Amino acid sequence: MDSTLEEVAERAGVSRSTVSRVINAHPSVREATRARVEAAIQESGYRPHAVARSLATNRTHILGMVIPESVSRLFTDPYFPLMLRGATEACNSRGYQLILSLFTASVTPSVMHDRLARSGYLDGVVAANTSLDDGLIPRLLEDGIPFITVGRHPVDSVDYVDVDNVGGARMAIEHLLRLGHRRIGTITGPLSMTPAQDRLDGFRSVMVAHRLPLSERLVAEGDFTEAGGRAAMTRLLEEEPTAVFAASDSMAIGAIKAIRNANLRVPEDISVVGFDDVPSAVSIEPELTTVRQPIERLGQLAVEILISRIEGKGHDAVTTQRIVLPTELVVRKSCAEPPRRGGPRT
Amino acid sequence: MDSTLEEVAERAGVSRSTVSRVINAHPSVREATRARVEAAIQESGYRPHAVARSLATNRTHILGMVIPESVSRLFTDPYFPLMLRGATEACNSRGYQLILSLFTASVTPSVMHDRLARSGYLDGVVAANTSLDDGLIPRLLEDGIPFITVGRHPVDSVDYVDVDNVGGARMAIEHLLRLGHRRIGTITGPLSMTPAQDRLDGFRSVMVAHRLPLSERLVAEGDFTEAGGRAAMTRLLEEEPTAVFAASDSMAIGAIKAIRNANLRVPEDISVVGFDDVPSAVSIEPELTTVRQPIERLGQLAVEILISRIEGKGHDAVTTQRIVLPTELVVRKSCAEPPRRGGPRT
DNA sequence: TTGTACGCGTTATCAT
DNA sequence: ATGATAACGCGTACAA
Repeated sequence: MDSTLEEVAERAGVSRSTVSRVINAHPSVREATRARVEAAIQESGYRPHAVARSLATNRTHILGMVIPESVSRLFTDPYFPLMLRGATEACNSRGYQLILSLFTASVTPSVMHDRLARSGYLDGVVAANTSLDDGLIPRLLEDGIPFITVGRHPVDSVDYVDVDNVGGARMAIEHLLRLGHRRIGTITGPLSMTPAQDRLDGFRSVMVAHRLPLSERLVAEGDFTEAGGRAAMTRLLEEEPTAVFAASDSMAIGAIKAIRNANLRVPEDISVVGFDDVPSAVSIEPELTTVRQPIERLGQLAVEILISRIEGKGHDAVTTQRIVLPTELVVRKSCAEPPRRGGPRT
Repeated sequence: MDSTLEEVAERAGVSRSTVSRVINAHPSVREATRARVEAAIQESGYRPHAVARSLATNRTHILGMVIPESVSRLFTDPYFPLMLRGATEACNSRGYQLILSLFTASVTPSVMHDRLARSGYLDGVVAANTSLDDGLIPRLLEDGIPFITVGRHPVDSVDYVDVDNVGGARMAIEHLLRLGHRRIGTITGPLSMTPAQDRLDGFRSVMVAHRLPLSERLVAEGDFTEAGGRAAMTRLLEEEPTAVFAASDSMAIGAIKAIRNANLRVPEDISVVGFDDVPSAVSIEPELTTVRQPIERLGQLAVEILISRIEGKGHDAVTTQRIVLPTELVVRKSCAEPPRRGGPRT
């Protein structure tokens, strides 16, 4: 079972080199010998030893997916599972494996980093939803290991895949404007993350374009979680907005709960729009109007681009790769016209 | 930067072996030499090459976490993220890495399996929530690779970690009996999975002990998902149970929706109890009474036991390791006394 | 305590 | 088309 090239070679009456060629589909090997070798491989149940092969080729076919601990959203929200599925799907179909690397409490980021990037075990890494301030990207840059981020990163040479956060936020706000809202609040994600920044920018740009009030008091920073959304909405309620744009569905759901908790109704008193379109968006009451982003596709594309960079096909190896996927407004039941001015709020 | 043992040795004026000893904390090396070598290591920025080391030691310090595709629950339910967090946490603190292996459409299980277990890249694997019929365990057994399952497996020699599913289900049903329910239905998980079987067994054993009706019509098989729970509950409604035990919180939430859809109330008309105690159990209305299981701990223990088997400390290497963690009933608001017989159901 | 020499299983270069 | 042989970077008996 644990046979080696050497044994197979002996059994087939050829040299190691020839067996190696057969395995790697090298063209120059006579048909007859190939058949003999393949038979020997079958008989001995030979499997190439991946580690030995890696040592010789300097390639492991293993990618790292690193997710900073700060993203507690991971454990309440289908966002990461979906992205992971896309990523593993792409890995599977291209013969790669994925090492999952969550930064947890028991180990410092720099130790983690040494274990990963500098261990020689990773052909490349996809950095998911990093913060600008966690220092991960500079370290990866320094190592010279191929990597890509999910969510844009401002440094010039960094590959990324992202969705059109600005455009998505704009669609959401324009939808609210069309319904007649003027006093609109927003719950942002952590502003150290570019998607949160971009969604806020989209919000602001539309408000400014329509010469609408843009008080900072109508902006509340959340953390992408339901609890964070709830807390942020509670603060926002003092400003009496007629509509709120939350930068994630989880936060939108939290916001709805805060609104209900204040004895107000969605959408009659306050309209809510989310971002993501996770499955639970349709299982809440009322079903959530939201901006859909192709999460699974994001993970898939990230590893595909990363692999193409690693394998250096064509100019992929030199040009910075940046892809921005479109978002889409999904209108459901959580938005309505604003209540009549001064009307009853029961 | 990419220095080798050889270069460090030269710089320190010793042999490769000595440097190797310093790195691996071998006791027999003179303090003076050790210092010199360590200095040389610093200067050269040397990092051991993990792949080369693996080839020499036949250990990669990489574990595989395999999750069969059938578990669609993965993408709607915090169960897997939590287990993954426990597993990675344990890996991190013991210097291991985790390869995530989802069986996806693009590749057959046997190809996946070859890539994994037989590639030589994995020191061991944790098989999460496999079905009895997916053939994974027999293959692992055959390979002789160390592994452990999450959720008990009937084969004698298989290590596993599990929770007390039978006891948890019993607590749930006894709680309902105490409230006065007699006509109790249950929504099971896929019966090819042992946790689903065990929860059903717990249900049945209590019903039998109390000489209560045990019609098969009061048992509906679900798939652990919300949609599945909803569909199962819709079927169950024809039997007019006054209470339902769902084998997962997701299914319980689906059941509540089906009940509402039939213009009935929870808990006034029908009581519902779930299993898991995921975060969303408290964010639904009414808050869910459920059986709590320590999901994160499960993942953590699984890799700890697996590692202890791999490293073969003491008798861990020969004795089958089986751990069953306790479950706990968490009473919230989704259960009440049954409606009065023949009373109004509005 | 330290060094020598060999092995781990492949790939790759260079002859033949 | 095939076969020696040298890397790949490290661990480890064994010898000194």
